[in-house]
Amino acid sequence: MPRKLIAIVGPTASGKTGLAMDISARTPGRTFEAVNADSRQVYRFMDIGTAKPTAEEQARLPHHLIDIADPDQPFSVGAWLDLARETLESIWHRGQIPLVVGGTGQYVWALLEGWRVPRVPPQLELRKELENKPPEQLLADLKRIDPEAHSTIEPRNVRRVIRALEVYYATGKPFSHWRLKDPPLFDWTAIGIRLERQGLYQRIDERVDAMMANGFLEEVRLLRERGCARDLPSMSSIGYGEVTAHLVGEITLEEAKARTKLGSHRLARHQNAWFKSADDRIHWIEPGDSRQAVSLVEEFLVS
RNA sequence: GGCGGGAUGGCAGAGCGGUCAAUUGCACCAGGCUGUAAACUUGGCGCCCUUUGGGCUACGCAGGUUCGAAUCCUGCUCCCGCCA
Repeated sequence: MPRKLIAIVGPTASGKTGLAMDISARTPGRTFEAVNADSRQVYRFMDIGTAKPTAEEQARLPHHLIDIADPDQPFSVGAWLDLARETLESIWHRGQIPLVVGGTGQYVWALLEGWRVPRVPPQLELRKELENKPPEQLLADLKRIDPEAHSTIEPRNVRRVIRALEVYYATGKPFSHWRLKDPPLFDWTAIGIRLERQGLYQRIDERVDAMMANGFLEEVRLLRERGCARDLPSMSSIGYGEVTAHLVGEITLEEAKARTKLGSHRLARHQNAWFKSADDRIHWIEPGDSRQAVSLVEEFLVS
């Protein structure tokens, strides 16, 4: 059996988890395991706000790469890639079919396109030092060291300029050197859920209301009790920052809800951008159209 | 009823005689992205014309002053505070 993988992509609240469940339940003679490709569902204790698959869903369909990091630990594409590749191997080894499910375009494409990522973990000391330098100097340094990266990275995007320098200092090779892809050693197909914008926004809004009604505030309160600071990347996730602002009395609950909805709209548009640029490599289906998805999967598996 | 403050583009909110189609933030639209990615970042955002350019309509309503008004004056409508 060749190594095959099915990716399920789409914006937040489009129903990716539900679709994975349906595919798993309605494709006879095949056994699936899900691999999470969502940059926030990797964190423990962040369940409601990230719309993590429920325990019941996870019992029916095994989900990997969920709850693999603490919210105050650094996490990244590279870490995810390593774990994802490992997990895929073990799934294939068991003779099952992986469903890579998630809305983080960078993760999905890094895997499917085989991005070669520099293994340079964040170096906080160095970053702090560089952040204190004038941006013009950082740009000048980058131009000297790596003219190609200099011309690709937007000058005002200091964060990426610093990362490029960090990678160079750590590896001795320019950042642009890493902009390569190694074709992956597996076959894949991608199924995307597409919704028109108004409908999508409505689903998002309903889901935010449901989260708020189902213990999201308590979830954030507990994270804060665990000592999760507001400026952690995990706590910058949509909803978490807004609810924190409400819990400390900066804004009303209504305001927090409204901002969470708007933030999620923005997220959904941004996610769409990742998948739109690869439009021709994705089989688009309507939300809830599991029949179409199942036949795509069956076709792919026999090909 | 008296006194004061205010009405600006989808919203908030600057501007207070010319350089204002109008700062800025949000929202919205379109992009970038190779170890923070739900991050970070770029452009657009009254209408029309092919333009670094031009035209038109705009700052509650109606008039007025002025070469020229979102900005000054008068009246009207509505809002909001304080005193009755």
